[in-house]
Amino acid sequence: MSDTPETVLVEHVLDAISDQRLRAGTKLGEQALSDLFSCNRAHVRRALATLAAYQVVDLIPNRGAFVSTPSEDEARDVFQARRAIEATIIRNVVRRADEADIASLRAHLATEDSIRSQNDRPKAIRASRAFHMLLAKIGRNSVLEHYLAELTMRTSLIIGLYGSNAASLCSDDEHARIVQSIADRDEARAQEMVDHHLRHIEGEIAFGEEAPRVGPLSMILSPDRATG
Amino acid sequence: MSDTPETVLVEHVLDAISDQRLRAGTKLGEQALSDLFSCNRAHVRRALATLAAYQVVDLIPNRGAFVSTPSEDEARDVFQARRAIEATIIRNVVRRADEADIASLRAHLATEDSIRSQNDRPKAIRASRAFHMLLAKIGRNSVLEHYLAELTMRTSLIIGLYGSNAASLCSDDEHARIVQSIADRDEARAQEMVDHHLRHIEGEIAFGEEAPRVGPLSMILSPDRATG
DNA sequence: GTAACATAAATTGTTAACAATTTAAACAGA
DNA sequence: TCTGTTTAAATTGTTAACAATTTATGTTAC
Repeated sequence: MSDTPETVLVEHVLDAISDQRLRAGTKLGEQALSDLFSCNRAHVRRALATLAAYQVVDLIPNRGAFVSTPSEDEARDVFQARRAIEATIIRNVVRRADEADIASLRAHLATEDSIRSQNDRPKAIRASRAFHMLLAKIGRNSVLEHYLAELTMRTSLIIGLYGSNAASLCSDDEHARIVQSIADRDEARAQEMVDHHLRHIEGEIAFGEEAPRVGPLSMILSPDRATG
Repeated sequence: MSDTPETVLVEHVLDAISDQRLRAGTKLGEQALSDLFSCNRAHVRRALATLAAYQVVDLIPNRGAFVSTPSEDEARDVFQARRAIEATIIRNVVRRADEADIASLRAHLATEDSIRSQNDRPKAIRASRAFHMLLAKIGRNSVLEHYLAELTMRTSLIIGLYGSNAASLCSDDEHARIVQSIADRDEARAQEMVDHHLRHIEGEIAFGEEAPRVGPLSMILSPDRATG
């Protein structure tokens, strides 16, 4: 892909959101961002417009840009949309995945397993999301893949806002069962597993809780961080 | 909603695309747009970034912005995504629609009927799209509603590119049957009707055909046009 | 000590000028 | 007439300066 300042900025912010380093409500000041990414404010403003279109940033006139804070209703809509989209994705996967795809899924399960033993929460969150995005990729529908990318980021915001500490991580167990039903080419079961998995995640969210605020932008968004 | 120059510009371009006044491949020059909407180029660039994020505009570095030209593969992905999303939407509608909602659907059918007799193709296209968006609204899931808005616009581009002249309009007949099954609270039938309807539209597309080019931007995008 | 107000700082919004690149046009040579 | 080159025009990209608004600070009155 291209490598414009806008793209770099957008990708970094999206990564930070999906890793839950950037939390809902955080202000994204223009000066701060243009300093961090050593570009001018015009670039920043364009990038923020893009992020706003992705619905992970709210643009408030004369006030600036803020990481969006999903309401409870919005959160439920996001999860229902995920179920709708991932149901079709998993159907595509069962029908289209070849042996190499299934191998990559198993490899990913192993990675998740090893990460789980490290107790590195941000890393675990990233790997969990990556599993769902890997499914989307194997499903080979670029439109659904793009929407799922957006929805998983919004899910990260939601879990960061309302999620209980213990919960809010995909259990490797459920991921493994999903992969097994793909390998078995059991479409109905795979769909049911994914649906159950998503409802499980949603069920663990405790609406009403509060979210701790977070450190300065420079700690969260340093551009020299690996893009993973 | 807010009334910034960016918003106005985005809305007008989206309307023009969904009405098929703006066709795939049309160049959206910065000067032309800033003249048309009497704003400066900074506004135009921000608006174009938003439209690019909506995936209805391609931004090519140093070349400018163009209405995006969906490939055949992309078109199939768009239709599959629509089936996935509208399946859930129609389920929501059957479960959540009250009498007023059903009345508004019947009213819309009447409007479509009267428009059909006028032989005004752009008007018919707009009304057809409005039916699907009305369903999305009644379904009361703002995330799915937003995605359907994007997908129906991309559908307009696809039909404008590949659609045969005769076809490519939702038949009122199918819309009427959908409304009837909603009124009957027949979830399975409603879902089947919507799925069939979307496959019908997709089936009438003739990939391989070419699209005629189109007149100047000023004719297509005059900002004083009603937004209705 | 608190509330309301005035002032200063910081941030966002707007505009214009200039540089770099691409596109179109003019032109010369074969 | 066609091809390739050079020149000019138009378009996009970049930057900085300034205006308007919001936020923070400090002061005064009660």
